[in-house]
Amino acid sequence: MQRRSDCPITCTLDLIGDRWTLIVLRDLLFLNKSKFEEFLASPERISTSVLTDRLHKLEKAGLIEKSPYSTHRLRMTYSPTERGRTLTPVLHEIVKWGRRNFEDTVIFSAEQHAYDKE
Amino acid sequence: MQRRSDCPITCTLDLIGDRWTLIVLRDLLFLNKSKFEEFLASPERISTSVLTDRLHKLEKAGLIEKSPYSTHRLRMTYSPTERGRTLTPVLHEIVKWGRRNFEDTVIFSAEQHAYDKE
DNA sequence: CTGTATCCAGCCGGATACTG
DNA sequence: CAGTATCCGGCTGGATACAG
Repeated sequence: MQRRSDCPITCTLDLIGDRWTLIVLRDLLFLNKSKFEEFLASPERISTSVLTDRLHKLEKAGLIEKSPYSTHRLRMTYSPTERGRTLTPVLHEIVKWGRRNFEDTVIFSAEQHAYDKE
Repeated sequence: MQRRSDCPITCTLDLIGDRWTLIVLRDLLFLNKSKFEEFLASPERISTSVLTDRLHKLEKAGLIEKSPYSTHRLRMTYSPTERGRTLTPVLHEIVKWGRRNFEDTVIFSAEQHAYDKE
């Protein structure tokens, strides 16, 4: 897709401004997930086709990279690149905002998330 | 739309995670725009129907409010609410990230933007 | 398990006409 | 000018089947 303008916000949104991409990045950066099945298991229930698509786009954008973790099977682990990790502050601000604005109804799971560490 | 999960990131994305909402908020928070025509004039060329829709959604979410600025005509000015202003840090992180990652191709206009101040 | 491919309904959004 | 309404093509994304 060609860029809509030269604004840094717009360019960023063209890359990660949809309903699923940042959720995958959350799983990678905060929940330390790395396998296809782990992303599928998140409560948002991303579909396999959307997950495949987003992993490809993120890899193409240089935000994640994949590497095989099994020698005799085609199994990949996905991990954020250095560049991908620089999105952490963005995600962190979103977490902070979300907690403030949805605190009345949000119930967090008991497990400790990486984004709890401040 | 019902919420996909109780994650603060997901809830926030359900509210502002699309290709247009944050651009409208950028215009409101950083470029001090307030009138329908001013939003339309942004380089991304948002369509009138999408703009109408996003203004409604933002108002319904309590992030902006509108007030008439002409007595004998139906003309509204839109301004961020206190709650809407709390999205500034999120937007600011996105600006910072976008500048770092698109610096090679991005050309900024000569005018001074509010998000330049840091 | 780790994905890919296909099908298809529904929504998004662009264009445009229209109202006050 | 300040929006709203309508039309409609195309993309998103869910379900499912399939492949290695």
